Amino acid sequence: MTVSKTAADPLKVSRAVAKQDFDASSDDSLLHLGELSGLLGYSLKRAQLRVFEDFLRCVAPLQLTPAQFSVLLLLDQNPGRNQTEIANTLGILRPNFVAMLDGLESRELCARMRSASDRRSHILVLTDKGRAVLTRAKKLVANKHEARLIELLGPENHAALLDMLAKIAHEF
Amino acid sequence: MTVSKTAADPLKVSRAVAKQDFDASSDDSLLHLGELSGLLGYSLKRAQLRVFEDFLRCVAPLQLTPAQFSVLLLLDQNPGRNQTEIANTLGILRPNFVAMLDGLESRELCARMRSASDRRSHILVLTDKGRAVLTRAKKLVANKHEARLIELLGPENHAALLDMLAKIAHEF
DNA sequence: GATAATTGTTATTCGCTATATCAAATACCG
DNA sequence: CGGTATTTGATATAGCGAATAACAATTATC
Repeated sequence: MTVSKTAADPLKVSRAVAKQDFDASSDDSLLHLGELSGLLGYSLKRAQLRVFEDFLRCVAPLQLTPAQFSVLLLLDQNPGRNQTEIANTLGILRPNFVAMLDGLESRELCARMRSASDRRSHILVLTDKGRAVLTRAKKLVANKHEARLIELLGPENHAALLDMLAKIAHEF
Repeated sequence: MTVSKTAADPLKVSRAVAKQDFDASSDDSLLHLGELSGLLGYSLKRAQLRVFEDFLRCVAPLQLTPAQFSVLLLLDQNPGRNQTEIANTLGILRPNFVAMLDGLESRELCARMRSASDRRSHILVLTDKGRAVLTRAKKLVANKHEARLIELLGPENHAALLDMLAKIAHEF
């Protein structure tokens, strides 16, 4: 955690109404979003859809969804964990995680191993193929996907955006 | 546009590794998110879910979802529009917008009126009740919902966040 | 050793999204 | 004018993500 317990951390971004309204009294152009553009939830959802869309395009050669990519990433960094732990961390409900793992396992990207200490749980492990795919995916994501976002926002703004989103997710 | 042409506007948040290593060889604590916390899409989705969750809570007395609220808002600011125009603006597919309007219309929050100039289209209008509900909803959203977000992030950061999200949604 | 709790799983439901298709109405164009 | 294409609202349908209940096997608790 520790996204920032401090109170004032400005981030001087050019505020400026910019492309507010345009007087579309009766043309077929875009409608007035009005107060909708000030609704954080609305902008969040719109931006999230765009980012996921681009993610899918960039990583299309590997046929990985954002959720699948996040699972592989988490397995790589947390070896020896079981399904419940991984699912909980990602906010996925255990029942829904089963089919997801089935998909990854059928493609031999990961495997379930019965734990010796607790024969109820399945220890999740990345296969060699899974590690290879993850490596390629990380490169695609970093070079094609995140790079464009950083270029669009600027590195400092991009970092500030990440911090604010984490803060919302954890402290709101 | 113009989220920031300036170079350095840090936002001094503990960008450092922070809670990186903890040796979680086998405790039930949180797992290492690792590079996942640097994935904008992941943070976006997490934050969006939290914001929507809070929105629903704040506006629960009026029984409005974020999508329904956005429709009412848009109808109020764009009178005389038909279903296709409203749906397109919100990124809702026309077929899916039908059931949504049915719900709002059955609650007498809005109404469909056949257009005189084009008898195919339905002009959407807010009812008096719809306007009243919208007014109350706006107050709840502003005072209970957005106010907390602004307090959490700070007004400048909140504004900067909105700008960046809009930029992603429109220019990415 | 009996009861409670946990793990993975199945089944099912709900909501949102996406596509194809349709009838009615309008636009287009020779 | 008349015939074709387009548009609008609507229906049906499929798919996916999320959510809950329930179950067998295993482990924890007392």
